[in-house]
Amino acid sequence: MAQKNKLQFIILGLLNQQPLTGYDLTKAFDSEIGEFWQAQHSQIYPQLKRLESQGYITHEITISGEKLEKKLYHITPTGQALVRDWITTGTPELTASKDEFILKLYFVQTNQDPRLPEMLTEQLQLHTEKLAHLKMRLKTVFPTVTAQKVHYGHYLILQHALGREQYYVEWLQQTLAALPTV
Amino acid sequence: MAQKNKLQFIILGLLNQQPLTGYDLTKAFDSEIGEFWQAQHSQIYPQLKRLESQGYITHEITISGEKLEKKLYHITPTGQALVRDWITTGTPELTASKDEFILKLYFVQTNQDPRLPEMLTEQLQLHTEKLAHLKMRLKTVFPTVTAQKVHYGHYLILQHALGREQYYVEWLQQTLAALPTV
DNA sequence: CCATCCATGTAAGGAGTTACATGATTGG
DNA sequence: CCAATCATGTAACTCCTTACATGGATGG
Repeated sequence: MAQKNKLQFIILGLLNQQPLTGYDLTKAFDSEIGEFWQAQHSQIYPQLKRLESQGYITHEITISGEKLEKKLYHITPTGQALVRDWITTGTPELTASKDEFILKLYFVQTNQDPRLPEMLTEQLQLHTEKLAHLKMRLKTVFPTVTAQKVHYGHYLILQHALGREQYYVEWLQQTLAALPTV
Repeated sequence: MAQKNKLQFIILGLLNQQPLTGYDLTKAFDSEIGEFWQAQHSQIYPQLKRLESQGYITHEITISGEKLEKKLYHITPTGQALVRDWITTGTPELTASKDEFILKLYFVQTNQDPRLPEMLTEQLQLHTEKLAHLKMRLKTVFPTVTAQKVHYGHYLILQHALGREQYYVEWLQQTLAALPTV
């Protein structure tokens, strides 16, 4: 029941690129991957155990410094097959998204509402900042066309996130501009 | 714990426009509102009870036909105050979104991958259909500029959803076009 | 008459968040 | 030395989905 466990595939996908620790995975979910999927470490560690018990991954213990143990997870051939299947299988359900702010706008009944300018301006600032941030990241991570080809998938999603944000900013600007002048 | 109950505000927002039954609310979540928030009836009915016990809404029983009882929910002044607060309070947390398909692309390591064309084409079709659907709805629901002003919030979100979809379609097209020719 | 929709609920379970808990390492 | 980060886990709780369950109304 409930929705299908997609987190497992994403973890496997990440481990398919290189061995990682739970901590590394957690970081991935709030940097690269974070634009399109989120997960906390409290969700990741148990999932790793489950994947290991199912034979999709194994771990190797490495020592950092004097005695800090790290579990470096590796994907197994079975795990690799699972990732391939997941990617190859179609994705017919357009993942539904939520946006609290847009809904608030929905409940504003008229374009005369005095709260609109500040509401839109706040979001414009937030999204403009995020856009700037994404632009910078794209520039630093993929300075050359060659780099884009080497980490193709990473380039694609960063660039998609940027375009999405760009749209949001432009929409906010247009909506603000279209408000009746007081 | 876990995230703040936003569903309650959305329900109150809807009831603030007009009295509705649980069934009506459920429908709203898979039509108008559905682009930006989703909820099933199994989540809505219990929430209505909670809101009523807290004094934010009341219900009135109406009879359809011979004996079918409907509960028509009305918002109370306290409920209205709560909606106002929710809307007026800033929305600094950009609701994180998920997109399974984009993640699959992330795991495709190179733009030479033979699976890419079909993957992108499938999504292009899905999103093109959705875009067409949204365009039609915008045209039928808001044929005139006057209609846009009367249901301003509704117009805003429909038009935002459309633009968002437009971007997605264009991005897919560009990404497809940029693939190396075989 | 019968399929589709209207209408309302509950149960079970997985997904996801926040908080609790602990300890080592590194760099300034 | 001390703050920030690395590193791993569990507990509690809410959110959300799927399934179970029931019955009336409507239109062709």
